[in-house]
Amino acid sequence: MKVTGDQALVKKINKSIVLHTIRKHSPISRAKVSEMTGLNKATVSNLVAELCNEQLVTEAGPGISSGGRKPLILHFNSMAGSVVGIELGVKQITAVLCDLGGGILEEIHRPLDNHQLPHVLGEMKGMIASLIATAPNTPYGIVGIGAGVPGMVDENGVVLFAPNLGWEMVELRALLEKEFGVPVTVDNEANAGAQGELNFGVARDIRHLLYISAGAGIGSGIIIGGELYKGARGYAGETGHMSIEADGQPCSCGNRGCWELYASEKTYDQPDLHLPARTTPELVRYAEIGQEDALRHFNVMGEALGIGLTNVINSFNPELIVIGGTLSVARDWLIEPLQRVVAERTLPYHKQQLQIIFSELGSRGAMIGAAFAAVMHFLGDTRVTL
Amino acid sequence: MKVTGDQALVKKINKSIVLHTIRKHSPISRAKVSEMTGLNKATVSNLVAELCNEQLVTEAGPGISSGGRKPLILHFNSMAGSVVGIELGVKQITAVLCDLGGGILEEIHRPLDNHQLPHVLGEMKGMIASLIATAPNTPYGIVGIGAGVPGMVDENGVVLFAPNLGWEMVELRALLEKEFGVPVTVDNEANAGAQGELNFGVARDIRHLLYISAGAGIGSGIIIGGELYKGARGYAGETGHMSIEADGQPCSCGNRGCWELYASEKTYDQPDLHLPARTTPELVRYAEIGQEDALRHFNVMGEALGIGLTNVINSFNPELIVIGGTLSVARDWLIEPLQRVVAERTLPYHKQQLQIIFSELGSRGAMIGAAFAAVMHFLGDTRVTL
DNA sequence: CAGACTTTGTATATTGGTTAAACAAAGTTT
DNA sequence: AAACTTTGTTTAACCAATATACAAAGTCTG
Repeated sequence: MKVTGDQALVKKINKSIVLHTIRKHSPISRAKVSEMTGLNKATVSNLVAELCNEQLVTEAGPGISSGGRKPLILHFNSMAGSVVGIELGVKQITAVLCDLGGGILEEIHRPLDNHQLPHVLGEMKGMIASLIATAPNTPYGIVGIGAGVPGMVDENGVVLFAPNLGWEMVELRALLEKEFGVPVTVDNEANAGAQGELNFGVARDIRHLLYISAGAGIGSGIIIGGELYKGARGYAGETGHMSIEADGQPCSCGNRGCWELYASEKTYDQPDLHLPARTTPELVRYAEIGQEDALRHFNVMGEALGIGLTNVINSFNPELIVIGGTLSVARDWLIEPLQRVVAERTLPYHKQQLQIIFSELGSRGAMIGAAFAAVMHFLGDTRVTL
Repeated sequence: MKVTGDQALVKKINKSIVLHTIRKHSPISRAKVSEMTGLNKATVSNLVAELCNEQLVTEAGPGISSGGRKPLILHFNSMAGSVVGIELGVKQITAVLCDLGGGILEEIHRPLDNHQLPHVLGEMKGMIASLIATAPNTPYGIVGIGAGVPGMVDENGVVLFAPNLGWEMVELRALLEKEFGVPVTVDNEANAGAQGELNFGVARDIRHLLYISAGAGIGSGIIIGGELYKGARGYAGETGHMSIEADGQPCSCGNRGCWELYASEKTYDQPDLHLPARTTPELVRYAEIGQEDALRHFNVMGEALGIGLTNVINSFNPELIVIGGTLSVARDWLIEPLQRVVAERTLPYHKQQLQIIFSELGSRGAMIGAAFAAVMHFLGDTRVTL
């Protein structure tokens, strides 16, 4: 949105800068904040006073002197409120209660076998309610709910299309906001995962990140300039339906030879394929004991992942690629063929700085990212571009 | 860059808003600017006075009353200075002298057959110098030079890699700035084309645009949120080297089955292919008289373009795709197979709003976009995001 | 056609946030 | 013990936007 400048805006910008500086670097002194941001000491003092009043920042006594007066240590008050993050998967729902710093207070799982909207919604509401019930007593209470879903989501939190759930046009945000009366953010599961990795995972402070969520399908979350990119109608990143074989197998999406037919858990569905099991965790166990079919299949999938990744690298040119999702537990068997194919196929200049790593948050990244989106919505963020 | 807020920033923001509002909507009155921007009338008056002093805005007498005092009409002063835009192609160099409004004052072409750096640089310098010599007498004179090149460019204006020219690590910006003593912006030709279409072509005011430059290869310029997106090191958009055939022909880039092997002028190089000619303009002439080999080949290329486009649509989800470059003159024979394939293959939700059109600026888009980049560099742009 | 109303643009006093500079507080170094 | 450092606050000044009043120049209406 285009905004004009006035003093209120200036204050908003600076307050946002101070708050997020403290959030990212606490414990920190006012002097240090002033130095880092370039803001005058007096300005920082005033804004910190307001933030303390609002209980978003707390003062925690004197720190260690570095040759002069002792600094007064400031902390971001993670306990000013809490949020719920919930990830709707195809086979399960997972949810967390987080503080404002992304710290997990409570985590619950529930298997899911029925994808009917009323049932799923009932489960979600039940889980959220039980997490809210366990929430600690905080100044702001529950300040928001963030959800990650395996499908396309528009800017109003409507799930446009979730093929793996059989959903279309589900107004998830409205439904949850009505139920709980707090702001709800709904996002694609891969987008949420990207946010999770960016803020709490292996991708901290990366400017251009590509997060690949490989599981029942393949989705991707795109971070550009430190911010989540969503396409024209809010659902970019359906890279799983990028064709890597122009005349390949037909896909349910209408295209042919889609990446996720070769590099996701959908490969397990091929009936003529020799496999000792049809789920990733089981196949991992077989691979661990050296079962040949499992090893061979992971090798094939790793190569297929690499082929699709190359395409994304050549058009997106990210600094870092993080691979998450349920398939990421097979890291040890996928990474070698994957990196080999990428190294063979990418443009020489891309190889120099690109890193490909697997997620540490695993499948929890999306849930944490969803929670974080809710936190950021609460805290706000105002910035200037030149 | 992260910037703190103070009154100077406020003024900069508002002045930028006023200037660009006048630039885009002139002729316009102060009152109208105030209404459009939300800025106070007095604020607008003050800032306009400064812009008039700086000769960036001119007052052009009274306009037509709408029931009260006549407005004083303001114009953006396109003639406050001029810029040179130059596009380095594989077979030719084209350059323009533009005013600050993107109006073409002078345009020159020169064929190119020798890609040796000293020769190319000499040609470019000669063309720029001759355009500068014809520049009208303006308050600011030549305020910048913008160049579009067929290769990867980093943020310092270094041409990292231009396979079709055989260039590597050419410090084009530094070389030109040293010669002419004005700011130089260097950009990938597809990025420049995207800027051209966004500001002066068929894509005005589109937020998420994908510009495909199809010619000797395929490049793409990506506009996200109204701004040019460049990857981690400034050279995203090499979509031509996206594989659409995992085990296809090997490409000079190291990958296999690259899109541009099937959908660019590179297809003409296949020796076993029956074609009446090996350049796009000639083939177009054959197609016009119904020559079958030409028609068939354009059909095949159109389909191949559609296959690659589908991939980009599924991962980028743009609002609009503009196809430019030298291949765009074959529009009439490419568009049907292209749109057919895209319609067959894209996800249902993508079809709803996506438009695919061919450029009107044709191959001049890149040159105009390069000139525009130089203009924007001169005028500056400060904005706030919430 | 005269008075009322509209629209455009400017002048004036007020507001409010940042800032530099002085200052106070609390430490370390020599 | 005196000098220096570092941290944080107080004070006065500054300056851009703003609301308000006002001036200028038109149209509309009975």
